[in-house]
Amino acid sequence: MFTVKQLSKLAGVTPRTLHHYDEIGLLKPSRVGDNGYRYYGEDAVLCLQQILFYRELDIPLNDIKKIMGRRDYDVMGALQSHKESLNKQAVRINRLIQTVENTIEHLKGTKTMSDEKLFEGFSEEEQEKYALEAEQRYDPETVRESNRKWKAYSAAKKKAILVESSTIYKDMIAAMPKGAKSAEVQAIVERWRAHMDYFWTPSLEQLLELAKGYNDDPKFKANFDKMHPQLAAFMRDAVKVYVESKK
Amino acid sequence: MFTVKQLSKLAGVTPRTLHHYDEIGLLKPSRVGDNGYRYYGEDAVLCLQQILFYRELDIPLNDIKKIMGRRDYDVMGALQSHKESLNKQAVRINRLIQTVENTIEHLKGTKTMSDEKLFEGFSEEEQEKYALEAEQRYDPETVRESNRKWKAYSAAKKKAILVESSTIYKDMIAAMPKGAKSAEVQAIVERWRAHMDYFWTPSLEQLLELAKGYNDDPKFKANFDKMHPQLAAFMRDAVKVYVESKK
DNA sequence: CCTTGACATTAACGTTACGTCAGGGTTTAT
DNA sequence: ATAAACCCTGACGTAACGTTAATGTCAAGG
Repeated sequence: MFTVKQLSKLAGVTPRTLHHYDEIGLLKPSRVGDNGYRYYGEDAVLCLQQILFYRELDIPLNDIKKIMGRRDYDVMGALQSHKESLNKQAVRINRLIQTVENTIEHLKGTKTMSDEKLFEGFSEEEQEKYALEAEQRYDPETVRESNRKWKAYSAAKKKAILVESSTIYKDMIAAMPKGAKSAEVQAIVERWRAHMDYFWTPSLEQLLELAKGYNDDPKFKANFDKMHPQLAAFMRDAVKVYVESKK
Repeated sequence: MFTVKQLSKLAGVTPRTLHHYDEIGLLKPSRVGDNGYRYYGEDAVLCLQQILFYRELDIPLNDIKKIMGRRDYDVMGALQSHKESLNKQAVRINRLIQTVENTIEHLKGTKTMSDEKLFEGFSEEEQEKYALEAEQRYDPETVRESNRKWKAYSAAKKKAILVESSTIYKDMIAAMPKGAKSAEVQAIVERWRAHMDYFWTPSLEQLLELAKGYNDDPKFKANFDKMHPQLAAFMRDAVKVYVESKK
């Protein structure tokens, strides 16, 4: 039997947390003394550990109560939908990061890449040529669709998109030392994936194909090499890790 | 001049939000009529738009007030540090998604470990390294003895032993919902104890030490985590119950 | 002029998961 | 016996509004 303090140390929470869990009926003490003291037994310890596990997943206490309360509760379903919400959050946060970065870039203002440099590797004509080649390398319809989408953007929007992509690659280069499997790099891959939405929405397989293409297509490769000689290869590896972790 | 409703529609917020911003001094109406009505002018509209921009980045209203309050405030710095925090969140969420997915997989039970995966964490060389570390963690003579015994087995026998252990752990995972004190789990602990005989015959105290080691030794912990994120912790608890029931 | 409906106001509680006192008993050790 | 250390039960504070509730104001039509 443990007192609040003892159990709290054991589990790494504060006594207040235990009080709270008692209050909301999430974890009742095994026994309550005549003096009103709470006493917790082995089973309570295990139960608490379960609770803390779910809590770490950002599952609200109310849901945890449901999950652990009835034994016929659909735990799988709860986890599935929770995963959905986590995914949405991930996508959202990645967008936010992009926006913040764009804003920072914008504030820097003076130090912005000149338009020429930015468009250097992506002039309209070159874009056309790329497109033709890409049609043979990838699915023609997809490429055409992607091109249509790109052309529909305003000049300002185009620039913003290019700035965004350059930011992503810059961050990727900075994160390369962490390794392709690192959480940082994987987070950047997420951003990259979200960024692709400006052109089209690739499946996981296509995402990998695309990253491979960065290495195999000499034109693309050249543009990546300008930024960092290992970037293209690193991207391919990082995306591979990403894709495998998702399926 | 706009009234609350007009401005709220214009900006896509509720009147309550404007009330709130007035309350906390984030956005005061340009003028207040004798009837107490709030009236907002052009400048207020622009200001609100700025506020909503920052708000979308998940920046707390209090910080927004600071950012917009003094014109000498370090906006860049604020954005930079905010980006850091967003990055941390992104990393964290990705970890959570991983954990949830692992948990779902294990609940499905579909995760039939292939032989490779089974041996993955227990190749001959790695075994050696574990042994060295274990010697410092546990009793050296015991570890050496256990190693001798292991090496004496034929390859087929080794594989059979590993399969058996994986069966035990799989059963254990399946029985986790029953609780560490349940008869099912305690029966599995018995099987686990018997299984240990292939290596050595631990005393009750040593059995407990071993189970604890599964949690404290990062190498071991990693292998258990592969099977189920809570398995190591659960084993420790279950063995504790077992040992206490025996003495 | 009066009614009606749309709009305005302030006040105050609800939400989440506890942190942080405050005031007052209990246990343990000296 | 007395102090340290621990226990308890309130109860307010947090962030950013949502949501009634009770009530006052304005413009338009009968």
